[in-house]
Parts: sequence; C-alpha cells; structure tokens
Amino acid sequence: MPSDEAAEWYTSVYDAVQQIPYGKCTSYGHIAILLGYPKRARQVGVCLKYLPSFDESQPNDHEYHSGNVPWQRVVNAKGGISPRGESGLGARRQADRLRAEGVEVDEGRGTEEAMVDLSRYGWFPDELPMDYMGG
DNA sequence: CCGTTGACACGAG
DNA sequence: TCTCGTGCCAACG
Repeated sequence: MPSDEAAEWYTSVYDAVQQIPYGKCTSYGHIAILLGYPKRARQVGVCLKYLPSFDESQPNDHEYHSGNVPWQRVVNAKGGISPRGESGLGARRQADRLRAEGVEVDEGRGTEEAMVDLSRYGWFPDELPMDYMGG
C-alpha cells in the first residue's frame, strides 16, 4: 500500500502522460520536469512499469490503466526504447503501439534498441533544449 | 529492516 | 562516440 504522497506521484505521472498528443513522444525526464521533479526520471519509469493492464471484465478496477494512459509515448532522452528484460518483448509491444498511431520506429539492429526520431515525433512544450540532436 | 534493482539522465573523462 | 560514476527513490526479497 503506497503512501498518500506516493499515490499522488503516481496519479500525477499518469495525468501528465495522458497529455502527450496522439502520434507524439516525450521522454521520462521531460515528464519529471513537467511535474516539478527534474531528477525523478527513473521514478517516472517505475510508475509506468506498474501501470495496470486494462481488464475488460473489471473496467472500473483501476482509474488509470494501459487503456487510458498512452505509456507507449514515453521513451528515453535519446528516443530509444529500452529492452527492459524479457527478451525485449515489452519494448516490441511499445514499438507496435507507436507504429499503430503513425510513429516511425527504427527497429534495433542486432543488440541495439529501437529508436524514435524525436526531432520529428517529439513533444516538448515550453522549455526543453532538444539538445540531443541538431533539432 | 536493509541491500539491491532499475521503463532514466547527465556530466566527466 | 564510448564508457563510467553519480543522483534518485519506490519496489522487492
């Protein structure tokens, strides 16, 4: 049972992720910045990791779930989709969901991770330098 | 209770 | 370009 503060953090993250426009991506770090905690990129990842899957038989079981939180639109600062174990199955599902909404994903060649071109599909309102690439 | 892990990010070498 | 080290903190065993 998470503390109230932790629960608020989780819901804040899910709310922020829901603001990412269809067909766009942003980074864990950017979500953290939006919420006022620039150093908690990792915690953002934790929240998505524990985002419950949508269960049709129990639609009201969770307020936030994989059906109403576009978790696939969150990638790392380089635009990469980390394998996160399980032989990269999770990453592949993420890539598929992104392609389904028109986002091009470069399939990782060999051991490399799949990549999204954030200069084209990135969603970085307000600040954000876009420093990772020429822009 | 405590050490380890990890859907991250960034600065030094 | 790369590794490597560090900050961060909830979850897990």
